[in-house]
Amino acid sequence: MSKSTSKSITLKEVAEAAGVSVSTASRALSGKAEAYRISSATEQSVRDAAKKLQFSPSLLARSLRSQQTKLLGVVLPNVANPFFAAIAREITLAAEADGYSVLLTDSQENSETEARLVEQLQARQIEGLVVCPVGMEEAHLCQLARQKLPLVLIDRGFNNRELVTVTSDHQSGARAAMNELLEAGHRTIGILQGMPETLPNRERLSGVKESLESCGLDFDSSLIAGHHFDEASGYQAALHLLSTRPEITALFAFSNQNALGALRAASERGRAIPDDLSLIAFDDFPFAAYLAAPLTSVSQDVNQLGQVAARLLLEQIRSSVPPQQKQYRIPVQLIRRSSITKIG
Amino acid sequence: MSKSTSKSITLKEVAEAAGVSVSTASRALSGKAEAYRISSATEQSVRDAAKKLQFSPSLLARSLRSQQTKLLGVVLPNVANPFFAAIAREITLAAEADGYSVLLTDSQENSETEARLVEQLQARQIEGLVVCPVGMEEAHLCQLARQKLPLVLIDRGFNNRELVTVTSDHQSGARAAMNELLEAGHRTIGILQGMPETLPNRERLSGVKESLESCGLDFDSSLIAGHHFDEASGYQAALHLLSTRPEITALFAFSNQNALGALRAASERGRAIPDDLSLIAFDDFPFAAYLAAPLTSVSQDVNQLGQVAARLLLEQIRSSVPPQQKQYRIPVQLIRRSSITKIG
DNA sequence: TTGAAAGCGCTAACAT
DNA sequence: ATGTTAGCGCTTTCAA
Repeated sequence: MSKSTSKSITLKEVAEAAGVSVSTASRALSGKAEAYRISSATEQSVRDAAKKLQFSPSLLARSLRSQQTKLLGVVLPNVANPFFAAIAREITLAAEADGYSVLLTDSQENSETEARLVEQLQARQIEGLVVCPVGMEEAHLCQLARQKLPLVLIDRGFNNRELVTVTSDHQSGARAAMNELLEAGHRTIGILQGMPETLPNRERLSGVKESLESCGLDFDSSLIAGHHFDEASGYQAALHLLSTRPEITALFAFSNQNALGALRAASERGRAIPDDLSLIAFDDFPFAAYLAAPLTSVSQDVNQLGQVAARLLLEQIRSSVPPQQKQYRIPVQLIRRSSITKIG
Repeated sequence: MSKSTSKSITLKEVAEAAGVSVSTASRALSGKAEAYRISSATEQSVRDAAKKLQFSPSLLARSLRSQQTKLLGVVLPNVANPFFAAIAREITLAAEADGYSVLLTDSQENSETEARLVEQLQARQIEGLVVCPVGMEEAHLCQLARQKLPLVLIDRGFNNRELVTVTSDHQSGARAAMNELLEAGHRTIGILQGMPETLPNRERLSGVKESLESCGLDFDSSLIAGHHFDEASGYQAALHLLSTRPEITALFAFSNQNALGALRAASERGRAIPDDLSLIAFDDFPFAAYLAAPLTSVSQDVNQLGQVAARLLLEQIRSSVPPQQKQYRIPVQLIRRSSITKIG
């Protein structure tokens, strides 16, 4: 009944077992035998000892000594959201392939939490950070960049063109969506927006405006409702719009969760989609084609988003210089299904 | 144009600024002033210096010294899968609330990758680990547990009753699903299974068998197809079943992705759901109610799954002793919608 | 009430 | 070709 609290093996023990000094052991194991002209006999005996003892070097100690943690930080507003989950995965995979590990955190869509998490990640000496910022406050992030911490903003961002940002082409996406509605004859279109202060939301709104203007229509702000990208906001906004402006013939939801809320509201109001109400949404999702009204949507290439962010971060770390180009726009794609009816 | 490579402030610098020794500084800042009877004047001057210099202690150094990393490891088969993403989130949130950070990794549904990731996490001296194991090989995980590393298995697991495992009550869930179909008069039911060797799959199969037997029906293995929990497997399995056993009147998909595949297959084969084919699935999802055939499903409480796992892990770390109870079953819930037709 | 010093496990400059 | 030593930044024993 030995309660072996198996402390882990240290380099020193390996060195002793092999009858050499720790430095020799270190060199033999980190592939520097060649460079230090260590005899292959010695090298082998160190390797054997290490294997026999199941030695696994303490990355903690190594990091402290080398000041390289091989750690990346990721701060996302909601890890459970499939959109962000996909981003987390791409970053994780790319990191792993490069010998990095990722500390994943969830800011819960809250600025103070985000700030605290970033500090904590810094205290762990991460070598790079990707964040999808919650608020409109960019100061703390700019400071990170000025401290030479490789930083990449994803999805959301700021007008500050100095921070490396990768996000979708929201404006053309929104334009395409509106054009689709306009071409089908819709003239009173309700907008279910997400968080108003975020870059994606602002740019989608610009796209909406552009599209309207190119049709000679004007932008009626009483046709916009919503405050968040979640289901509840979509539901409330749709309910509000449908009762204040019953003449609405189509809804443009700024996220698939907003669309989900719209579906609930429409069903409660007895407005069948697409017959009594057309719907289009930003963000495609797996079941979109199998809905009662197969949903026409603007699909973001979320994998691409994550991959590009990861690549930019890793390159920045490797070269210790921020990329020339700061703004990266990932194209979106309009997926036509049948949630839009022709009218007029 | 000063290119300040702002090295971060160390405790030593704070001590110097405050005119005290590092030990005093350390004590003052880690709330041990009281215990060490440090004068409040000294304490304050240390705090002031720390604040002025924006001191942030190196968690790396602290961890090395104290042998406590405040790091948790999480290994999931696919972080982008909403089911696992939700788990990741719950663990992250609970960890954060307890001062822990989480290293998130993705095994890509591959055993060797999983093993490598676990080793790497160990090298980083994580204090606890939650893994959703890929294969049927439990040896390496048992060893971790024997090395006294707090470990919690989530979703999947083994028959080994010694490893702390939290998973859904797959068997009753599957029984409920089958009963629903049987009560509606279905007698030839195709099973779209997931990865055959996983615990959830095996237990769901048991539930299916039980339900069949209690009806006096026997379990026909030619009515089972599929090899993975993803869309492709569901699609192929459904296609296969629908052509080899065209008399099938209902399909039970073992995951919502499998159900998605079934939807595609059914649509290609011209079998309308629910009129020409009934469908039920394990795992609910947000849009299930708005499908062309609102999907009846067995809903897993994934948040609960994650929360329980996190709690068990954290408690294990705190008390340095594994919980009495090893097996945790989270209840599932049958959600009736209208993808099942009465027949016969 | 405070300081000096050891040491966590590793790497690398400086000896031989 | 290998060993000695210093030190990464912190906590904590031991001394005063």
